[in-house]
Amino acid sequence: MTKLSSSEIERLKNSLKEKGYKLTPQRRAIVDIIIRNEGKHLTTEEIYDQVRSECPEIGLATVYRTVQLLDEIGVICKLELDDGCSRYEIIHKEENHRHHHLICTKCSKIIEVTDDLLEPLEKEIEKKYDFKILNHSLKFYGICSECRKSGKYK
Amino acid sequence: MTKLSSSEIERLKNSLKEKGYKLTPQRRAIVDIIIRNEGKHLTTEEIYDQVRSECPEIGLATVYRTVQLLDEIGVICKLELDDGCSRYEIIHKEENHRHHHLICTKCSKIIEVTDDLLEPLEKEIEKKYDFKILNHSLKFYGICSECRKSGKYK
DNA sequence: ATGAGTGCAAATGGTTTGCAAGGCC
DNA sequence: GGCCTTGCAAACCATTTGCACTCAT
Repeated sequence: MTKLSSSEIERLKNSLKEKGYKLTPQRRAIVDIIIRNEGKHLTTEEIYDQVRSECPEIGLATVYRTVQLLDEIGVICKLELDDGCSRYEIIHKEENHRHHHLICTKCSKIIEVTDDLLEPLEKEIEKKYDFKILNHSLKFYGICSECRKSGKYK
Repeated sequence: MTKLSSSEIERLKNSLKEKGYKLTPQRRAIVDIIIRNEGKHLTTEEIYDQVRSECPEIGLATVYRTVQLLDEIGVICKLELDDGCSRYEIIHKEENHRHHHLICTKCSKIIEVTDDLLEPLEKEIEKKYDFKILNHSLKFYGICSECRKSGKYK
């Protein structure tokens, strides 16, 4: 089980301190779990379940509050799949744009698209609509290769 | 107050009948309200409020059920702004792709982007990730021209 | 000792569901 | 008669909030 490296902890502590927040054991454990489950896009409830193994007294409300806070300060970001609950993923410091997601409507697998590809489109829209774009959310719904191979779907 | 034209009613009736559903007065009134409020992106609750003026006995549950049904058969489509409730807009029969939305984070205005612009990107992703894209959702968050002109935001 | 952070339980609010009654083929 | 549809009220469930308590600085 990989834990937070000391450089990661430093970075986290600084991000929090910048806005006047503290790095509590609970907050640390939550970030730890999110990092350890990178790519899994955990829901708040799932984070709660996992965090309890190393922080048994933690309350669900704390997880909700923390996850909101971490989103605010830009350590993690919310991913809405519109299935009734919010999911979260870490933001890597090298990332300067939100990546996109391919969502398989058959098996619910989520594939990340790291290529940006949206830059020229954004420029065009900013000009045409006189709108300053600060962020974006791009999701593609469809059928992944495994589900297509399985033969049931084309 | 524009009402549904007879050709629109025919199209709607057929879409419903195809799947074995009936065109009830409630369903008709709901579609009517959605069309009359095109561009407003009404929430279910807002649709309910408006529909009651011409259908006072209608229940909120009926609106929820209808809106779900109309989404299923492709007459309207859901727009999630992740603000805790679902909004709906009609799909025009000429549209073969979902259009995009610019969302002003200051005044919550929603601007529609009819240009597709995503076609080449989809082709590229389909090939690279071996993923059959069926639909997409693209939202840009930022600040609209009026809010920028007002001087408060840059 | 002051204010931030927490755990718990209760409240909130959008959406869904169970059910009895109504309406149409 | 059977089935779809509806209205109502209750249930659901993710998230938020109030509050008393704890804990660092």
